[in-house]
Amino acid sequence: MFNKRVLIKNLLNLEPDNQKVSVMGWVRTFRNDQFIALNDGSTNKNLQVVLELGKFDNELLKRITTSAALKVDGVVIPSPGKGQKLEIKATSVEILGDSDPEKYPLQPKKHSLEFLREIAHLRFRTNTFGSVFRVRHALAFAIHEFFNDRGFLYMHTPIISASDAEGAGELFHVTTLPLNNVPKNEDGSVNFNEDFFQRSTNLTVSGQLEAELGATAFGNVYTFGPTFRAENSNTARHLAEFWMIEPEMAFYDLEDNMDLAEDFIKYIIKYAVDHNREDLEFLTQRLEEEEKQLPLEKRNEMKLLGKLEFVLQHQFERITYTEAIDILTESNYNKKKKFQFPITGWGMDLQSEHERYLVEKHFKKPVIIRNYPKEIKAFYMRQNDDGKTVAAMDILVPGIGEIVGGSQREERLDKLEQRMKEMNIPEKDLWWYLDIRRYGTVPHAGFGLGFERIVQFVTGMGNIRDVIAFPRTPGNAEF
RNA sequence: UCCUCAGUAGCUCAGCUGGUUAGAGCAUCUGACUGUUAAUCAGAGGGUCACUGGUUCAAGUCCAGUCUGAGGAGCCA
Repeated sequence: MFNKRVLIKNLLNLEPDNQKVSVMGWVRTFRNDQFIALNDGSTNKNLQVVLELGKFDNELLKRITTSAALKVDGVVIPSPGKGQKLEIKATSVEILGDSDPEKYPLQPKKHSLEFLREIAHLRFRTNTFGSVFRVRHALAFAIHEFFNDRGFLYMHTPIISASDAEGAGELFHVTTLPLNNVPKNEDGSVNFNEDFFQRSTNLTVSGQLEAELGATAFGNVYTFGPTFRAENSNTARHLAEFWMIEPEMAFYDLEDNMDLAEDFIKYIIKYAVDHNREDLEFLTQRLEEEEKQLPLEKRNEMKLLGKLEFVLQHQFERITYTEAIDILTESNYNKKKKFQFPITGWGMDLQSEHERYLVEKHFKKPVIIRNYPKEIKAFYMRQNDDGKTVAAMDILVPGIGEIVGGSQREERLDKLEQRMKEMNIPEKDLWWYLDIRRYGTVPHAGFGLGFERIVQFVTGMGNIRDVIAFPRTPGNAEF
């Protein structure tokens, strides 16, 4: 077998005892024609491979360049040097793939994240992105583990959808119609009868409505898949293609929903803290270095790992929308007119500066806001008895803002139909959604969590484009 | 989409009120050294100053437009 290699992560934990091993990886640095720092992506730590002087010919040594791929056979011995417990004394070195040093763009030094974004195909080979993507993987794994342990069914909702029922944003159209000669109806509109699906279709903006269908048969389901929004958003928190987790639970009210969401967030953070300590320590240090460039008042009071531990140890603050408005109205910030958008009172939508104030200045921890005015929320959210609010909840976290949006869903057919009429949502497109309310309707609830945002929160990366492998943003679909 | 700032070597940046041949560190190459840890030391090569147009005797520097990126805002997850 070709691949009998030992992972460097595992190898570094061995007690050195002249074990014969075979390792493969990419060269990070090569010093003094003797010392190769070899990395295989299993950890940020490099394996030191030592080549005895004079034992390897010059032509080979010249090909050991940064990022060349190597197969090394050797024995594990204690390292006489200071930086590491053990090293490999090489008996043979095989170049699997050369790397032209004149052209290879990465150096053993700090690169800007903007530059690395332009070479996203190579940035995994840096410590920062190595850590980020190992943490991303751990979080994804923990998500499935959390739901599986609780008896949730992983449901695959369609990527191509005919409904924009949620009105969650601008759509990417899916069509096979010839773009240079689109068939038209007599009134000038596009004739979708000639299109592949014989109707207008788009990439999904959410799997929620379909997940609700699953929940009313399986009880508890969740989705975890890609989602698409064609909004022209140019921010550090938005992507045109992102991954979303959407659990949907039958026999759940808003309270149950909030409990689950809080447990869920804590579970996956704890998983990463327990399983990716080394990566998180590296990212904590990285963030600290980066923040040294900032003025004092802009730095985070807590270091990354400290912040994660803090979130695990404390209950999320739970307040109603009405209480949030009161707190904002009474705040010194408001009295000194420091908000760019003034607090105009009950019924207003919260701006991100208001959410930040609540989370970062007032409570200084994650906050769940519930019972929003129905006018500023989606049609499917359950109307409360006061006639003014709906059973919605948003979870806000420091530094990111909204990370979860959820609600108890309206299970009463008459109330749902009435709300759809008020908001001009055509019933004929959603007959299947309404059917669920006709045949054994039950109280149910769910939420959506933007995966990249939780990865940002856990890794401390400031820009969402640095926590997804190949970001899709307006004007950018490279790779 | 709006506001603000930026774009100079492969990377990170300096370049003053416009003025001779545009600089540094790192990277790369050559040599020395050989238990190094982003090794060290010596030397060398490397530039359409984002692009287009304008002002001027003279533009990296000033003006206009375009493109790209960043920060903030809106929309949201």
